[in-house]
Amino acid sequence: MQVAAHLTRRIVSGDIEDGRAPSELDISQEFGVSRVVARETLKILASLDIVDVAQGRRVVVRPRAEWDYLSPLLIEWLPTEIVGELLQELDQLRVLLEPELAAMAAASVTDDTLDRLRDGIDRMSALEADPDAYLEVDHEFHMEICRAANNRILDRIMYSARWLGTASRRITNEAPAALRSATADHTEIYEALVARDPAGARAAMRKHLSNNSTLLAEKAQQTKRAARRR
Amino acid sequence: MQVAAHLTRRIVSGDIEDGRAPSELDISQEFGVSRVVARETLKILASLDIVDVAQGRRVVVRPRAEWDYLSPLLIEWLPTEIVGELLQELDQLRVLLEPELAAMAAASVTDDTLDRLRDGIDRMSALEADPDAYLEVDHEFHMEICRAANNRILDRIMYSARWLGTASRRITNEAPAALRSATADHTEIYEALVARDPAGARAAMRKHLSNNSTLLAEKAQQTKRAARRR
DNA sequence: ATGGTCAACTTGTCCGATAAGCTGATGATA
DNA sequence: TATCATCAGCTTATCGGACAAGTTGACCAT
Repeated sequence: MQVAAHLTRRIVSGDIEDGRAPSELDISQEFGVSRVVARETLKILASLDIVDVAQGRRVVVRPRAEWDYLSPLLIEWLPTEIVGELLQELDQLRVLLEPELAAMAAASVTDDTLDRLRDGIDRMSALEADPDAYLEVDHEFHMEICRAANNRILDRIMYSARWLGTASRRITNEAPAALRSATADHTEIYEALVARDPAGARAAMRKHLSNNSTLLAEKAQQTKRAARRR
Repeated sequence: MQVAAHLTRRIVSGDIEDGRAPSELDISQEFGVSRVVARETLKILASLDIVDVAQGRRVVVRPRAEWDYLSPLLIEWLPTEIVGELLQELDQLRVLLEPELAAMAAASVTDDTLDRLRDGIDRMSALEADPDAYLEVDHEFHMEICRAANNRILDRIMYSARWLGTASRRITNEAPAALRSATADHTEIYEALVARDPAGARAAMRKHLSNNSTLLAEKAQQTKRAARRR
């Protein structure tokens, strides 16, 4: 894993000229590991669609548009700057998806789900001092709503959203004021779901996500400024 | 890869009781391969979030909601029945995403992109007899539009959409009549883009995708009926 | 100029051995 | 009897050396 992380960072930084990735032997020499470890590293990178490997041929780096950016592993290896960008890009998709999903959920929620959502809101309002734990419950809340779609691909997207969030928040801490407004948003979504009001749920979710988007954009600006100062 | 495919199919079929995946030794004995190959297999499954592996502990199967359903590898290993379901689930998301993306593209397309789209339409109308090649160009067309969003996560989703399509179409062939109507849809989208008309592009894309959705649903019903007869 | 042959490089697989982490059972102590 | 420390056994992590098999490019004969 460590070798894979270093190697990925080297590839991302553009250190390796077009396509030609290091061979098994190169890796084992550069990192001082056996060929077995080098091979397993390449197997990992291959299954994340980062490289292409075939017998006899040299390993080649694959086009980045096809990399598995939703993989927690890859997310962990990417520099924080790119993680921030990915978080914004994911957010762009969530703005398009989640309002509709909330509307769908409003039509089909069970009392069981509503209980869990209520419970989540209670825990969040108690955790406003602890951004780490808050974010965890926050994601649970959104995932609970998305579960209504019964969509495995969406599940996967939301799962990696959590990892993108934690990876990004490892650096820039959340502002506590933002959390309080998020709790208000969540309550509004919850109440629309209780009322089985699709249009209301859609509107509430849209508002919540656009709030979140502006926060992300501000944060990105801050980190960009910080990078410029550096 | 072969071992990983077999092992995944065994896990999917529910052969393995809750969580307890086979160990390296189990795999090497069951498939008649060395422990090295068993290890590399597990490394692959781990990087697709199918299993969890840690030193000393047994390998455990991870919750399916977190599997990397967008990975071409995993898609290839899944039974066709599940691939069909995933294709529908992905389509559900595309219906929500692509109309908005088409609208965004209408506001920002370059003449260069428009040329490529035009070229794609021409090639598609010439390829209506060859569903394989048609599907390829079809995906290129959609990807070209999605590229306007400049969104890596979306790129990844569209990339794996292609693989889901080919994996599904390996079994059930496309109806030629459907292709002709798709070409008409594509032309309509293209013309809205040429006119830089976001609302028109959104509407055209929505129409196209809902056509596609009903086709997919019919196909799923057919395969379900076929399975029942079997 | 063309085409076939072969050597060098690269990935695929195997075996045997050792290190290191975890789990559960076993036995000593209070 | 209850609690806790210890340890054996299982499991994963890594190493080295060896051979098989595919690809590439250079070299040579036609």
